[in-house]
Amino acid sequence: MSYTSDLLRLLEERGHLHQVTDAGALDALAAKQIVTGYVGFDPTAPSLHIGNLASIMLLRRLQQAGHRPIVIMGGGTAKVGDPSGKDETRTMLTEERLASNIEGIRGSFERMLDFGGGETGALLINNDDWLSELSYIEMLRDVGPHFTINRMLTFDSVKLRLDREQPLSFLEFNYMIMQAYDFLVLARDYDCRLQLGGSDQWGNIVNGIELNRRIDAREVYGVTAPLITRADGAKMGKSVDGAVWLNEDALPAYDFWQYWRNTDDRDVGRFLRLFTDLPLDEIARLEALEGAEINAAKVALANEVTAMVRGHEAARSAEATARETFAGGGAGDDLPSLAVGEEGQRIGAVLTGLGFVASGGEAKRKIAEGAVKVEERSVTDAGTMVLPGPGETWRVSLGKKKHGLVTR
RNA sequence: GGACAGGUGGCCGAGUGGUUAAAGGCAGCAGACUGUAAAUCUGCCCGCGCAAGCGUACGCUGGUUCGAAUCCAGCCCUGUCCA
Repeated sequence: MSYTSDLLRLLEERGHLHQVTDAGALDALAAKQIVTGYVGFDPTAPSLHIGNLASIMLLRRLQQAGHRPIVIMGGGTAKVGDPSGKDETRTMLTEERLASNIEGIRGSFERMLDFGGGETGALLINNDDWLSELSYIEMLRDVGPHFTINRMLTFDSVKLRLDREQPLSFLEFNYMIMQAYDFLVLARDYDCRLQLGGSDQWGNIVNGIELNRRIDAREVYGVTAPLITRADGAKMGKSVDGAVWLNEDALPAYDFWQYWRNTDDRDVGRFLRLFTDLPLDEIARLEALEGAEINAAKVALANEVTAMVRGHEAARSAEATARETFAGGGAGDDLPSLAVGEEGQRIGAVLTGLGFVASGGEAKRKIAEGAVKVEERSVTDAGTMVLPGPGETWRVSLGKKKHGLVTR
């Protein structure tokens, strides 16, 4: 439990450690030299979401501790599809889609890691570079002997599907082999000695370690992070309209900020340690706050994470908007806005236009429930027209938290 | 290729001819209470329409019927076992 390397100490005290293979040896290695470590991300969407944040933080901590992070874009593995934690087969992604997803995801890493070169400069590599080159027979002969079906069948990712009598295609079954092969290639070509990942990746990581040992007799290591769940049991990253995306075009900074601002009391300290760089004593002070005071800690959390993911300006702006909107009863610049034109629009159309409700029917229901306000006055008639005067900005609210601006 | 089981709303899961936009649960949203927290209680929860109302929907395509998620035929898909 007491490590000598900055790396494991940092990961430990911040709450990033779940399991470590041969912790003693990894600790010794990290204490005496720069270690190259990687995490793989499959580009299945045009943006990462905060469910991926814990993994990105692993790389960030690695770099903070003076080591070299590698981001593996799973351009190749995504073609196969990771069955881990999935109930069902993922839909196949086209090459073009994968390429555009990778472009979308790249920005997040560039903001959170230092790609400035040097010995600890981050690298971003696409495993499609080597996976697509593989010839089937060659691959089977090189790697195949080192995997037994008996063992592959014992992995959780496989068992889950089989137990539930859900399909697991041979394609997906091969995912773990692809990932193990990645580690082999990275160890050979980049002297990468460490793979990090979420706890669901443990099996895949161990496979890679064994493959390295068996083929190249090389010792490499694995670290997994605990699965981050919220105190209310929900998965990290699921929210109002689905995932909490890291990219601005998928989720405005204000909404991103709000997600963190609304963190459960019980999660604040843990999240501050995991997702911010604030000093531990500062975090201890913040999480000790009681009653309404703890809201200060949530603001700090929102500011830090938003700044890290979206930039300082975005964080400052989001906070200012929140302050005006909630404390002042006013309206900040970052609120979603809608221009209704000279004719004005019915309240239902305004609510859908602002993105507060998914359909006109839902808007109508919310009105009936008394949840809708225009300029702080309850709206009870779905036929109400919204038409601010020239130059005026009206504040439209759904519930206590969703506020938007309407102009002519 | 054969036998059997199955494919229902975001998910799980009832429903075997009509009162079924489809029980129940989960997730979600809103109201009350609060601190933009939690817990609790209440309401809502396919789409369009200001509304009366209309349109879609139970794997797909046809059929039977006044009427089908429910019956029939063919097809597609999944699982288990057999070859």
